[in-house]
Amino acid sequence: MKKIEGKRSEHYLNNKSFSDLFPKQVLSYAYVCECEAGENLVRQGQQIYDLYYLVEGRCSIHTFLSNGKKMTLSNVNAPALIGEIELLDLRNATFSVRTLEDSVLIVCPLNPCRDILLSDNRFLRKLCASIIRKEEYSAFKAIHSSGFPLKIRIADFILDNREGNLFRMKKVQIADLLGASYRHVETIMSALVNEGYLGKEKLIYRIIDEKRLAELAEPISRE
Amino acid sequence: MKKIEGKRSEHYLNNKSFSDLFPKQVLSYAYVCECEAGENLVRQGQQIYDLYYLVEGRCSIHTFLSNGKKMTLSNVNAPALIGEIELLDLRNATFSVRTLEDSVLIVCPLNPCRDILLSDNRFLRKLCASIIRKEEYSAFKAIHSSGFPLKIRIADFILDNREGNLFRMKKVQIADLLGASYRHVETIMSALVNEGYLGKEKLIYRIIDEKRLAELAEPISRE
DNA sequence: ATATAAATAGGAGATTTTTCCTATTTTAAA
DNA sequence: TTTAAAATAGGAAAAATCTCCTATTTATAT
Repeated sequence: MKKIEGKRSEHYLNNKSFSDLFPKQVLSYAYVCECEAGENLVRQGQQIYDLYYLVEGRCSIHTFLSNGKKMTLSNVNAPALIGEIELLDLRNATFSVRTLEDSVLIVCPLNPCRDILLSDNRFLRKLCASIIRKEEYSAFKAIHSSGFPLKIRIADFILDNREGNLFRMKKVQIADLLGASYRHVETIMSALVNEGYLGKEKLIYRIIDEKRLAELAEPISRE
Repeated sequence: MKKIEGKRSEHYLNNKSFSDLFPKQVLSYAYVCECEAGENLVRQGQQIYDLYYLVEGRCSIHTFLSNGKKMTLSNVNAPALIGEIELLDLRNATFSVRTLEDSVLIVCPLNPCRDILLSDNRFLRKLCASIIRKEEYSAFKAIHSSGFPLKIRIADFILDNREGNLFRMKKVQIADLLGASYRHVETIMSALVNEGYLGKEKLIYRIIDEKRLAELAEPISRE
């Protein structure tokens, strides 16, 4: 995690969605950092000193079970707020957070910022609304997808996480996020290639027949 | 839905968790209603005029898919806030809400109350915190339970929804809430009875061996 | 009390998904 | 470049879960 200064820093601090959400006051305390893929921003159980706003990149939010196994709660894309739980409810980190790609974050030290934010009604309203929207979306997705066979859920997932026509997520990650076994993901991905939905180049998949793939995912994405 | 007046009304308006959360001002506008089981409080898509606070009873929050099928998002127990989404984000109802048991609600007409609530810093903080807690809990439950076999999820579910030592939810409901087929729930419930976890009297189950049932649910219940 | 609908009960077979292996390929590090 | 670790690939069998049926029991409304 490396602090960014100067013009680049200002550029990020002027980020629209950030200044939309946060009151101007915090700008005097906030600064910008960049992280490489794979850095641990927050460790479950440890004390938190900062609130993060992800302006570029992607993070994984996860928790560790008593047996030591990691469970991914979600992958969040920029822009997104990280650490809002601990902002309101002073306590140690509930989840762990790690960057999945090279990312840029705006860091707001809780020490002066917490009081500023918690007494700003406009901020609180927006925060509530954004949390609710997020919750609603994930509840919706969870409800609509639970129960469907993995093939359909993967079709939807690919369309959700594609980069242009490419899909390059590790199958381990997919299995983790969709709560299925690696073996099963493997089977389904092979099937999708065999059946002409996807092409494969080394470890990267290419969406060949987007129309049919969307049809396959239709029961989930509908409405 | 029938308005309650007089002493009974006052008794409910003095409800601790309600007055904890809401500013005193809204008391001049709020009133109390009672509903029978099965009444529809909110219909998906319709405009909302009130914020509800459930002080007694139980409601089901659900949504209807394009094929007309109902999907239950959750069953909420008193005390709980209903309609907070629409409080913050002026729009029509996102979900439908129906009472599952005879219930008592405090009704806050949005018309004067919305402005009062949205400008009350203390209320907003508590609202945020409660929404976050709710979200966190459901995310936690969803993650921790997804992937576990139904037997384990049902064990956890029974312990979560028991009434004393009794468990009297319809299997149709269980199947709906856990996203499983009725047939499968049937099989598992029979197994739980055969294996001595539960006893059965007509349509009501009795928890016989709570200790073993808790052991069965252990992988899900929080660390 | 009687009729009717809702809820329970469970057989049988098909699908989906998991677990356990072992082998190969790719990436990252020394 | 060599080596080790991570990721992919897939066989085989067991377990979990679903769909489709058909009866029976229980609750609800005449």
